[in-house]
Amino acid sequence: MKKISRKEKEKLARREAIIDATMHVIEKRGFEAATMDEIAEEAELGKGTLYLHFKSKVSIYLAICERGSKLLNQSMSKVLTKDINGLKMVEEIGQSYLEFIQLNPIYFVAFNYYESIIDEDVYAESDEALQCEENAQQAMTIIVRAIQIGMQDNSIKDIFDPKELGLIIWGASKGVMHIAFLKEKKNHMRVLDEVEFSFESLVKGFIQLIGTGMKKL
Amino acid sequence: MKKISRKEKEKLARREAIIDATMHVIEKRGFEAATMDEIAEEAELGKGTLYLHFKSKVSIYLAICERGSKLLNQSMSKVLTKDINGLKMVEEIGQSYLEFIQLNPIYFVAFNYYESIIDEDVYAESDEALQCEENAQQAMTIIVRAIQIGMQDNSIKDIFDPKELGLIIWGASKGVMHIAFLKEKKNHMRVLDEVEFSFESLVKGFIQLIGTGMKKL
Amino acid sequence: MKKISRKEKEKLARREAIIDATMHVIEKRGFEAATMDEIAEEAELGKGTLYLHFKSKVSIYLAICERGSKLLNQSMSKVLTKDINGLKMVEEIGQSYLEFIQLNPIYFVAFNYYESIIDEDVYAESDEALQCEENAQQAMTIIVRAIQIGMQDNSIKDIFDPKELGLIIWGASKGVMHIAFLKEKKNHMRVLDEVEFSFESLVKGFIQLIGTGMKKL
Amino acid sequence: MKKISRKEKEKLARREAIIDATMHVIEKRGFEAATMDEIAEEAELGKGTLYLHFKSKVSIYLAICERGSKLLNQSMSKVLTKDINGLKMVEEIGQSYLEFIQLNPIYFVAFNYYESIIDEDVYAESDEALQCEENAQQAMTIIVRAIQIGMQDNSIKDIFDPKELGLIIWGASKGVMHIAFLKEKKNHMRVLDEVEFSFESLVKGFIQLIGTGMKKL
DNA sequence: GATGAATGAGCATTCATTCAT
DNA sequence: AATGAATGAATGCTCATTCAT
Repeated sequence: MKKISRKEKEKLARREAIIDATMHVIEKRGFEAATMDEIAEEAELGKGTLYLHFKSKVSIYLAICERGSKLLNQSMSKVLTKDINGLKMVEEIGQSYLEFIQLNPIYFVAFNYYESIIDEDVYAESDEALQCEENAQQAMTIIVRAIQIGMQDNSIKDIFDPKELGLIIWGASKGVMHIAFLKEKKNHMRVLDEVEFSFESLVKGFIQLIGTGMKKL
Repeated sequence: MKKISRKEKEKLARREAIIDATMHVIEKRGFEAATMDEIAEEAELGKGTLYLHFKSKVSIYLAICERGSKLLNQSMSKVLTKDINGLKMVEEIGQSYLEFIQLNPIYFVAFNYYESIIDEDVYAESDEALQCEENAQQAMTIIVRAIQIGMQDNSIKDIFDPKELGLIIWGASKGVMHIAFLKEKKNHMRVLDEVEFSFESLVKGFIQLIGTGMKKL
Repeated sequence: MKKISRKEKEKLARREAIIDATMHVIEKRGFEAATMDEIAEEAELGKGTLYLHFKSKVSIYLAICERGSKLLNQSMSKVLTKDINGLKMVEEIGQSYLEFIQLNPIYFVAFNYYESIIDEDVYAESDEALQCEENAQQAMTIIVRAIQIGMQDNSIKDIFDPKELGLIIWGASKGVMHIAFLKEKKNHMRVLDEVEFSFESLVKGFIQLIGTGMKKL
Repeated sequence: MKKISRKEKEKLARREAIIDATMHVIEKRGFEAATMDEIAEEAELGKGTLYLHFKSKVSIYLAICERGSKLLNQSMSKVLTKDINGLKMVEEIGQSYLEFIQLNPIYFVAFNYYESIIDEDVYAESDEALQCEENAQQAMTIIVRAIQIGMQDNSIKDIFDPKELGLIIWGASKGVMHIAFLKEKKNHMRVLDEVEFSFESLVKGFIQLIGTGMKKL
C-alpha cells in the first residue's frame, strides 16, 4: 500500500510539475503562443511524456484552471466562517477574488480561456473540465450564500435575486480586473494613461460602489 | 479634384465593404476561425485585394473595432444632451452600452480582441489602432463628463474620482456582458444553468446596483 | 475563352506534375513512406501548393489510382474492337492487364491501396474516389462483355455466371501479378528462388490455365 | 533438466499468449491500427514484457504469420494422404486453402503483410521470418507434389512446369480471396455490388475454372 | 524476469502574406 | 488597381522502443 502510494504521489507530482512548467511558459510566451515543445522543454521532459499525464494541450490548460479555481475557492470560502454580517462577507469575498486575481494573473487568463472553450462539446467531457465546473459552482455557492446571509441579517437589500446578484458581482469583478490588467501592459490603451489609479484604489472603489449599492439602509 | 474625391470615395466604400464581409464571415465562422480566403470570397474580391486596403488581417479586425467604437460613442453621446441629472445620465449611458453590446456581439468580441493585442508593439501604432484609441478616449470622456455633471448636480456622491469611477463602471459593465453572453452558448458552464435570468434582468439589476452605489443620498 | 482555357490547362498540368512527382517519390521511398515534404520537394513546389491542387495526401494517391485505371481501361477496351472470338478476347484482356501491371507496378500498388481504404467513409466522397469507382466498373464491364461475347459465339462455356467469372479472372490475375512481383524484390521469399520462371512464362501459363478452363469444347 | 523444460514451456506459452492477444487486438482494431500498448493490455502484461519475447512489433506479426502458415500446412498436407488422383488433390488443396483463409482472415492479412515487408533486409533475418520461409516452402512442396502426382496419374496435363503451375495456383487463389473479402467491407467498391456472389460460389467457380484448366482430357 | 514511464522522431495540414502578371 | 497561385513556417499528437528499477 505504501508502494502504491509513493507511485501515485510521484505521478501526481509529475502532473503538478507539468502544470508548473506550462504556467512558466505561459508567463514567458503568452497563453495562446505556448507550444507543447516549449512546455516539454521547460518541464525537462520529452514531448511524449506530457501526453502520459494529459490527454491534450487543452487538458493542461484546464488543469491550470482547475488548480486556480481550487485555490480561489479556498481563499473565498474562508470568509464565510468569519463573524461578520453578510454585506461585509460579500465585500470580503470580492476583495479575496480581486486580490487572488491580482496575484495570479495567469489563472485569470486560464479562467477566461475555460469560459471561451467550454462550448465545444469535445472538451466538456474531459475530467479537468468537470472539476472546473464543480469549482465554479462552488464559487458561485460561496457568494450566493454570503448574499443570502446578508439578506437575512438585514445588511443587504432583498430586492435582488441572490443568484442573479451573485452573477452580477462575479461578472463585474471580472470586468474590473480586466481593466486593471490592461494598464499593466506595455502598450496599453492610452486612455488608461489619463486616469491615475492603482490596482488597490480601483478595487477599493469598486467594492465601495457595489457594497453601497446592495446595502440595506 | 472631383475625380480624386470620387476615387477616394470608392476606396472608402471598398474598405467598408471588406469590413462588412469580414463581419459576416465572423458571424458564420467565429472570430478566430475566419480566414482571409473566406473574407475575400464573401467580399467578392481577390485575396490580394484585401491587402490593398488593409495592411493585415489584424488591421481589418481593428477596423471593425474602430467602427464599433464609433457607433457606440454616437449612441452614448446622445445621452449627454438630455435634460436629466448626472446619475440618470450615467445609468442611461450604461444602458446604451449594454444594449449596444447585446445587439452587436461581434463588436464586443472585437473590443476584447483589441485590448488583447494592443500591447504588441507592431499593432499599437497602426492607423486603425490610433483611431480606436481616440474613440476609447472619447467614450471615457462621455462617461466621465456624466459623472462630473452628477457630482455637480448632487445626484452622484463625490467621494469617487470621476475618472476612476468611469473606469470601474466601464469594466464592470464589460464583465456583466461577458457573463450574459456565456449563457447563450450551446454548452455553457453548468453553473449558469442554476440561475434563472434574462439579458434584460441582468442588465437592470446591474444598473440598479451601481446606480444606487453611486447615488448621493 | 482562350485565357480561361490556358489557365485551366496550366492548372491541370500542375496537377499532373504533382501526380508525376508523387509517383517518383513512391518509386524511391515506397508507397507508405512517401511524405508530403518529399513530394513537394520532388515537384519543386511549396508544400502548401500541393494542397491547392489536392485536398489531402489520400487525394493524390487516389488520383494516381484514377490515372492508372484510366490507362488500363484504354488498353483493355481496345481488345473489344478486335475481330476475334470471346475466349480470345478474355485472354487478350488478361494479357493487357498483366502487361500493364508489369510495366506500371506503382499503379498496381495504388489499386491495392484504393481497395484497402475505400471502406473509410470519409474518402468515399472524394472526387478522385468516385472516378476510380467509375473506372473500376468500366473495367469490369469490359471483361464481362468479352465473356458474354464468348458465351454467345460458343468459345466460352456458359456454365459460369459472366459477372462472377469476370470477378474470378480479375482476382486471380491480381494474385498472379502479386506473386510475380514478389520475386523481383531484393530479398524475396526464398521459396521463389526454387522456381525458375519469368514474368512472361508465368503470365503465359496463367492465361493458358484459365483460358482452357473456360473454353467450350 | 525438467526444470528448464518447465521454464521453457512457460516461456513458450507466454509467447503464444502474446500472439493470441495480438490477434484479438487486430480483430478489434485492425492490422495497422493495433498498438503495442493495446497488445500488452490485452495480454495482461507490461509493455516491456512483450519485448522479452519478441524483438519488435514486426516479430509478433511474423509470429502470427508463422502460426498461420503452420496451421494451413497441416490442413493442406492431409490431402496428400488421401486415395484420390492428383487433380482432385490439387482441387482439395485449393479448397483447403480457401476455406482456411475464409475462416481465418487475420492470417490472410498476416500473410500479405509478410510478403510486403520481406524485402526489407532488417527483418529478413528474424527467426520468425526464417520459419515463415520454411512453411512457405513446405506449402509449395505440398501443392507441387500434388501436381506431380496428377501428372503421373494422367489426371493433370503435363504441359506446365509443376512448380510454375503451383505458383500460379497459389497466386490466383490469393487474388480470388482478396476479391471475396473486399465485398465484406462496409463500403466496398461499388462495382462489387453489381455482382451477386457468395464466398462459396466464388470459390467453387474458381476451383472449377482452374481444375478444368489443368485437367488432362 | 517484469514493468511502464519516458522518449522524440516523424507528419499531415492550415493560413496569413507575398508578388508576378 | 486587382488577382490568386505559391509559399513555408508552425504545431499538436502518436507510438515503437528503451531502460532504470
